[in-house]
Amino acid sequence: MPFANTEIPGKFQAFLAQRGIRMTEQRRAILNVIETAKKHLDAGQILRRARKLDPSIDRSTVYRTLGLLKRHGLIDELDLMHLDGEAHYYERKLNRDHIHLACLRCGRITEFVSDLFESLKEQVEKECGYRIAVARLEIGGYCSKCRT
Amino acid sequence: MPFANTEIPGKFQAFLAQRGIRMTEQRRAILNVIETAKKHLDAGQILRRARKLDPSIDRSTVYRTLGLLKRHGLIDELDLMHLDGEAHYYERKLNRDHIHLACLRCGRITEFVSDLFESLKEQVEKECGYRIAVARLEIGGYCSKCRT
DNA sequence: TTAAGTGCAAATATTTTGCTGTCAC
DNA sequence: GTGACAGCAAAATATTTGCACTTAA
Repeated sequence: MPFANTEIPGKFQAFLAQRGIRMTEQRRAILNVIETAKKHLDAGQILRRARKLDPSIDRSTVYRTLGLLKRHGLIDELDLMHLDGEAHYYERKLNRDHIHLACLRCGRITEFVSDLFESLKEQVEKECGYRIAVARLEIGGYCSKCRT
Repeated sequence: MPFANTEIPGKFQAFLAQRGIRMTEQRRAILNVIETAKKHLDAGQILRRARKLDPSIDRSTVYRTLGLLKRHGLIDELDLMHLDGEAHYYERKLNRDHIHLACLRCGRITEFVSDLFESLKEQVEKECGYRIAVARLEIGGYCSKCRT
């Protein structure tokens, strides 16, 4: 079940308001797009969808808003093994980190949650003396339907 | 000990020759740069270093060669959390996958090998039915010197 | 009111491609 | 000799920035 939504819609707005960050028509549209997305979107796709809500939105506003959300840890940035160009993909940061699996043949993206991943992060924090802010595990391979 | 070199220099050449891929002056220079690199290099840095060995080398030759090496699984492509621009970084693929830790404050890159990472990959292969070709775990955080 | 945010246009950065000539095998 | 590869220039793609105008708080 990818993108299992266990969060309250509008959470971003509340979070940003709390930090005294201004809410604009444009940001509302962009947040809406990201919060309701059923798949990973790149900046161009976010722009196109946000424009359906507010046609005046500019590309640079999308990038500036993505930067804002990234800085506040509300979204994660993914590459998805660059299956399709060099763009980045964005998703709401959920409570639990998950692994992204990209099938190199069919392009399907699968998400996977694992306790082992959590243990690995703990090990890194302990043994490397790191405080982890963001952990991104992306795997390229062949899914059960595509592997030979 | 990052980049512990357990491989024979010139391995790339042998590997490519075996597959009937032509060896040119330019490729030799690029391979040399990558094989002897002590840190992660992006395409521009590889170009600059390769030009010291063969000044005529073009940027596109570097990209085409990187593509070739990637397709043959000789190098890995990294983002290193995009600490510095959007370029990709390259490194020789070693026998053992390792995790890349990027300090968000000082920019230092640390490498870490973990059995837990290997177990996690096995779990993914088993439970997701994937055959993994490449696994990239990149962590952004604060190293022991930088964390508050 | 006013600092933060926006659109617009132009710049930057990175990577890819078409074409023609060259070279490894 | 010939097909793979190279350089060159131009395009494509992705993202950032300067600036003047607008707007949320």
